[in-house]
Amino acid sequence: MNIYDIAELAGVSIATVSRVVNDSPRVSEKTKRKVRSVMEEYGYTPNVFARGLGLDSMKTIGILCPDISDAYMATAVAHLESRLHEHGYDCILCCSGFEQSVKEKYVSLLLAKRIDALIMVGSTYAGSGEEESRTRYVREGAKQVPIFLINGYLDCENVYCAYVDDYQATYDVTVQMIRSGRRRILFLCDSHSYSAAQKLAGYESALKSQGLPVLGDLKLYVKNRIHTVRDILLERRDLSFDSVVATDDGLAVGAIKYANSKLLKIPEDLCITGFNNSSLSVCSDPELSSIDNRVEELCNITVGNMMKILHGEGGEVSRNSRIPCRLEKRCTTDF
Amino acid sequence: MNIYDIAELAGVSIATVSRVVNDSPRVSEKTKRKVRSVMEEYGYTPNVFARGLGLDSMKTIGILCPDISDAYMATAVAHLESRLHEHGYDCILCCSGFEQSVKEKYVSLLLAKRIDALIMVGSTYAGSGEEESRTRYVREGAKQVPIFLINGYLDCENVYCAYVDDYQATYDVTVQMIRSGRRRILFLCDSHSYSAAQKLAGYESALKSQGLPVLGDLKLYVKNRIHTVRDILLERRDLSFDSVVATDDGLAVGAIKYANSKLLKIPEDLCITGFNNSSLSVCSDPELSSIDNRVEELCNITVGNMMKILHGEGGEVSRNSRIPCRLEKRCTTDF
DNA sequence: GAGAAAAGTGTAAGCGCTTACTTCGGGCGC
DNA sequence: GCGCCCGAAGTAAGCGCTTACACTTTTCTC
Repeated sequence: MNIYDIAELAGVSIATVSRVVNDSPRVSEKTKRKVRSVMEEYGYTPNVFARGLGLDSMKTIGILCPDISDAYMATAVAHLESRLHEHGYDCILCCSGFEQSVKEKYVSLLLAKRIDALIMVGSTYAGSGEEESRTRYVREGAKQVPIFLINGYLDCENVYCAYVDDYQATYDVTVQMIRSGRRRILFLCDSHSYSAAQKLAGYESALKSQGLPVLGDLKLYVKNRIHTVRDILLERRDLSFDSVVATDDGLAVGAIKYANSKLLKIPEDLCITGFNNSSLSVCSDPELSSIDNRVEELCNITVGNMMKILHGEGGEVSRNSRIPCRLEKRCTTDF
Repeated sequence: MNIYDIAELAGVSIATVSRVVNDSPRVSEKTKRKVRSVMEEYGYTPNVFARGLGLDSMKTIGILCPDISDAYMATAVAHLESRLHEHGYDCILCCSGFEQSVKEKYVSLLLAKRIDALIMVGSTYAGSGEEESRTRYVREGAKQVPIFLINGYLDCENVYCAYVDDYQATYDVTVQMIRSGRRRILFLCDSHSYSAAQKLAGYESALKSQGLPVLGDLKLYVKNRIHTVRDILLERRDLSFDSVVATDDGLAVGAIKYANSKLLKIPEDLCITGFNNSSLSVCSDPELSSIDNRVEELCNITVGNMMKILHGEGGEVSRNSRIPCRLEKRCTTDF
């Protein structure tokens, strides 16, 4: 069933059918009704390939995300998908894992699909020149379609970033911990991403601003698995700390498990904050105070910017949207 | 940059370029090398639309999933995506929510995109005739492309189901609870899906098989939010129970929260099982014993079947794959 | 070394749609 | 009543690719 069949059945030309499909004003209402009823009757849907061939747009957005089973990214994808559908766009999802080469492969694959834009969730890049080669594929891709980073940063033409102010949030939380009397604050982290670096910088500035030393052994990098974190903390008898600033909820829950198994009181003996305010944070016991990462807002900003750009409407679009975020207080903090 | 440009630059015909792109054995290695180097040099990627037009397949699978931010579905989508990519297929993801009409809309949207097959994650249907009208869109869709249900069931030509034996798993767990001395087992559930019905049936059969009465007030349907579950249980003073069989981990964690806030000992005073063995189950305290839903296997079965069908290879494909599953024991059970 | 088979390459006809350009026909002014 | 104009519909030329079929080399075979 193609446009020729419909044209024949409706007694018009294929051009007219095409115009009806695209709701062109150049067709009379009467003809539209006639054609539409035939389309309805025979359940005709235009072939997207043929259409894309002509229009060179498939109203499809590529989403690249390292790990969709991660709660934070899943939430982001869910929001993005829903917003984009509202604007008539579909999503092709690719889960790349964290490996550079795989990401590169997927990006070129998505570009080959003639996507209208690309969103990269949680792909974090350092802004510095050292990362030049690792970000080349993004810069290259941006020559073909606009690229949007969610919680990532890259200074490049046609790359638009929306991210949360990790630095400030971590700074604030650390300062509050110090003011409430903590002196040995463990920085618990699982990666060396740009975002992680920002959090570390916030942590260190806070220590300095309050006249506390920055100690190397209070920065701990571990794999983000609850039991792994717990076990490592239990093993590291040498480590002494009265509070934990974690860069992710999973890490923080690991710290809670550690405290629970050592029968430490939370927050009295150990004060803990997480990051992302994910479902884990209400699941643990005690419930975790966690910095909210405002995924929904980031997604809204991203889709808003994207629509402006794709449809050429509206004025300036900022390449760089940083939004503040702060601690959602629950039971693992006393400030 | 299209196939004509490449043909010209390589000094061959477009047919040859096309054959090189498709790695046809009918082109000599020498020519292939030549053409490939040109393609490489100019960064040529074939236009998928044009390709799809000719082949009538875009090597794309539609995935319909009610809620990607649900841990179980996210894991499923992650697996599916990775398996399908291995076979050279991409995924278009649609998050439909749980509403019938939205699902229907998305299915026709996906079909219009000329997907090669459709996977519906966690779309659960009763097999009985009463559901006739609610499943019509699936039956209709199946006339166009094969449809695969993951943890769903529908007896229909061209619809392939892979699901876990909810009935048996719930039966087994309930029997074990009874054998370990529990008498008042609360069935905690959040929906009336097919899967939920199976779990209920397992629970009831187990009670009967052990000579226990099936009591209406021990079946509780609540919204799947941890705090909501906790609060409802706290309010229902009239309810007396010594154990909980929950149809989802979130519900079970709610029950744990309830027990903790009433200072009940787990599992001595209250024995609890969850379903899905999600990340929540290792996060709670005590950690939750949960029935593993074997997402990964279900995804493998589904993709395996799909490839057989799409490529017409291999013999019979069962329309109905039910796999057993069982309790992953942690700290909320004593058997 | 001629003839046939095999291998490599080219030609051209679609695939289903969009759209610039063309045609048609009826209403209007004079 | 004639010519003009304008809205409505049609014609046909792509869009970039695949592939059946045709054609030209090469490689055997005897």
